[in-house]
Amino acid sequence: MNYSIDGGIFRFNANKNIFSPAKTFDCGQCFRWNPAEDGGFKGIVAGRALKLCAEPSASNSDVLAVYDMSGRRIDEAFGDHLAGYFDFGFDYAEAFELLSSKDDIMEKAAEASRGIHILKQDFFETVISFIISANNNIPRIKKCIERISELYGKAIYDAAGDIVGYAFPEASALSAVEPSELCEKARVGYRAEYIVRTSVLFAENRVSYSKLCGEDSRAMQDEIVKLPGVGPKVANCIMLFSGLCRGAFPVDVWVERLMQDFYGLEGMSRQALEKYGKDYFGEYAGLAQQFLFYYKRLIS
DNA sequence: AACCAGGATCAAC
DNA sequence: GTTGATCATGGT
Repeated sequence: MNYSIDGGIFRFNANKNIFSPAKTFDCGQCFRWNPAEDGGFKGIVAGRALKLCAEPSASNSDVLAVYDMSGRRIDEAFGDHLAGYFDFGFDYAEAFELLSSKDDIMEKAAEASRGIHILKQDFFETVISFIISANNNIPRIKKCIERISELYGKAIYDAAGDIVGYAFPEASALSAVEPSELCEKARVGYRAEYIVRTSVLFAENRVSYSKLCGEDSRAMQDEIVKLPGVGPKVANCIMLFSGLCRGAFPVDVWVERLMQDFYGLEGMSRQALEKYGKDYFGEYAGLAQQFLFYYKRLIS
C-alpha cells in the first residue's frame, strides 16, 4: 500500500507520482469539485459535502486532509470509501512508466499530467452527468448538474444545521420527473427525455454497476450504449470514470484533434480512433487518454 | 449573427 | 455499416 489513513488525513509514501487534486479535478472527468478560496477544494461525494486541504506543496507533499463543511474530520469508514473514490490503491507509478515508454508525445503528456488520478465515481451520477455532457461545454454541464441536485437531491447540512450543498439525486427521484419540467428548470435542453428514460431503467434495476462489473469491456460497452442518450463516446466515459474499465478510450472532438496533431492520424472516424487508442495504449488506455486530453488543453 | 461545446439519434444511402 | 441534418442552451 502506498498510503495510510487516519481520521481523514491521508499520508502518502514520498514519490514523484503524488496525487494532484488540482489536475485530477480539472481534467474533465468530474463536475462537482471546485477550487476553494484558500487554495483547497470543495466537492460533493456520496451525499457528503467535503473540503480538501490545499494542493500539497513541496514541503508537505505527502499529506492530504479531508474535512466536512464544519471543519470536522471524516470518519474511518468514509475515509476508506474515499480512498477507493480517489483510486489510492492503484499503482500510478507503474502505469506512468508503461505509458511513458510508448512514444515521446505520451512521455511529455504523462509528465505534464503527473498526479492525475482516475476517480471511481458513483455509477448513476456518472451516467447522467455524461448524458448531459453530449454536445455541451464544461461550465454549462456543471451548472446543469448543480441545478438537478438542488431540485431533486437531498440537502446536506453542517453542524449548525445550515444547508451546505445537495446530494446528486437518486434514480427513483429523477425517474419521476416530467421531462418538460426538467428542461424548464434544469435547462438541460433536449437531453431531458434521455435523463428521465435512463433514470427509469436504473430505478427499475434494469441496469446496475454490480451487473456490469463482472463483464468484459466489450459486453460492458454494448450494454451501456443501450441507455437513452448514451453513444460510444459517453459509454467510454462512463466505464472509465466510474471505475468499470481502465482500458476505455473516449474519443471526442479534442481527442480527435489531438490524434491528428500528435500522431498524424487524419481522416479516421471516431470509432476507428477508439479502436486505435485501445489497441495502442492497452490496458491503461483510459489513463493515456486523460494524459493526452489534459496535455492538449494545457498547451492550447 | 454565426459558431461552438468532452455527441446522440434517426433517416437515408 | 457508414454518413448528414437535427437537436436545446448559453457563451463568444
